[in-house]
Amino acid sequence: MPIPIPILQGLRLFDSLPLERLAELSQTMSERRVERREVVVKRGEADGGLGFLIQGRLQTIDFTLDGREVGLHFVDERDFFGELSIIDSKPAAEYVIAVTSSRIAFLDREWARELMFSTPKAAEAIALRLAERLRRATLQRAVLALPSSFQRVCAQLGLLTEQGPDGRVVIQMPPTHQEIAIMVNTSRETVTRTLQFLQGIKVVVRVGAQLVVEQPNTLKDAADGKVAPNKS
Amino acid sequence: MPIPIPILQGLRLFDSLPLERLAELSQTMSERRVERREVVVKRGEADGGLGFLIQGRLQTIDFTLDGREVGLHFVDERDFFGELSIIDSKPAAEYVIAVTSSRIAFLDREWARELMFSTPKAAEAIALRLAERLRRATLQRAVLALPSSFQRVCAQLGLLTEQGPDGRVVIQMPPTHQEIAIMVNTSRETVTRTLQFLQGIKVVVRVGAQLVVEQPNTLKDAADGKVAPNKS
DNA sequence: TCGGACATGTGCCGTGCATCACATCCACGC
DNA sequence: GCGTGGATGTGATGCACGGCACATGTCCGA
Repeated sequence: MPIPIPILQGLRLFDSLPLERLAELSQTMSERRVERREVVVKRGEADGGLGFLIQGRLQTIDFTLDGREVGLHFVDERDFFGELSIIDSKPAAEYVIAVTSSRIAFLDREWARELMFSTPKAAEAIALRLAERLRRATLQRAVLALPSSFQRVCAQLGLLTEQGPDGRVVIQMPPTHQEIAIMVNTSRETVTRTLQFLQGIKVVVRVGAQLVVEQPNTLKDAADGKVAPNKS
Repeated sequence: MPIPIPILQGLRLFDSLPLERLAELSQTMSERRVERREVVVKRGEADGGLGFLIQGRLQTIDFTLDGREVGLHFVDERDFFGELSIIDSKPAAEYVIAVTSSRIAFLDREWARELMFSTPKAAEAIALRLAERLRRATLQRAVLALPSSFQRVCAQLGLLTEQGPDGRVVIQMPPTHQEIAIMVNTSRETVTRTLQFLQGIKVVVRVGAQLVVEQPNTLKDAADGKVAPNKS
């Protein structure tokens, strides 16, 4: 069954498309519901088509060479995912799983190609998306290049922060220590100890489900190696 | 002075453009010659425009958070560079320097935007380029996530290999040990020792300026941790 | 041909941190 | 309530590897 046009209009990539195009596309797509933890895209899968998240929340998961998984980033509502395979026709590089039960839709790869490249506006949106991912990847690499585990954890915490509306710097949904450990290539215990230290000097504070960074500058200094735990 | 049209036609991004467009563009560009080691694009520089390498060889250099430099990749003849800033209007993320003295040209950012997005073909080429860079970055991240220095060096060597025409797997212009060390976040000495070990079991062999990988599979195994130096 | 700069090889020492082991602590379902 | 599984905290231990010091090797320009 086709997807209602109003829903399509809400999706980021479609918002400036003429109605008749939308009607056309609408016919080729159908909604799918996935449960929490369900796999949406398998790594290595080809011909997946372009995915759209109508409602819910997804997460992309990557794997290291030796099989441990790394949470990459989230797909937000109304956004799209799976562009890479569409563009270069290679198999998906990562898993996509549902964090909460979600409603998604797929657009056939041929249609998607046309959609992405036939209008300058769409092409630009796609390029922008890729550029952002690339910049983020570069940042992540810079973090991994830091010499000590302690610094890497601090730097990663810096990357995870968001500016709250009230000017506070917070980490909304803190990953588990284990997850942080994998991101920065260290052990879970080291992450625990680092956080312990940071909380000890009140650089970060736990407030319910979120982590508040009280002293962003000190955190930066720690990432630079200017602040380090003293073995006292 | 404008750039001769035949030269423009040789550049990857222009090869399927109608003559009159080329003539137009030709007027807005001019050639610049740079010496070996000269800086072509500074990091943090905005409004750089889109660069084209007419002849020679360039290299992009990135910096870690603590200021050490990492060689990223090379720009080959007739290729373009500096797309990222054009797309997202943010300052350049990396330095570009000349490996050998080279002839380059810049296209104004407004013209470049139009060139990149007005035709589907160009847009696709750009997207493809970004996709490739992204996939490479992901691979690099996977390498950095490996637990032991030894494994990371082996994995990086794997990434650097190319298939020679005669079926041999080689590394054309091997980076210095120091450079490899920075790429995989370890010390120069460890790289030396690892290579020493690999040469000892004839997995890799130095032949003049290039490094031949005699046993690619063993190299993979070493990256996976299945083969490790014995303290004998 | 020589010399200086830079790349490579190798021993040793100290330590950061991975690893193991175990003790909480917390959020669940029932 | 109580049990269970996962996330956290913390000590003890061993070893990989970063860092230093110094010996060679190699390339290039004067």
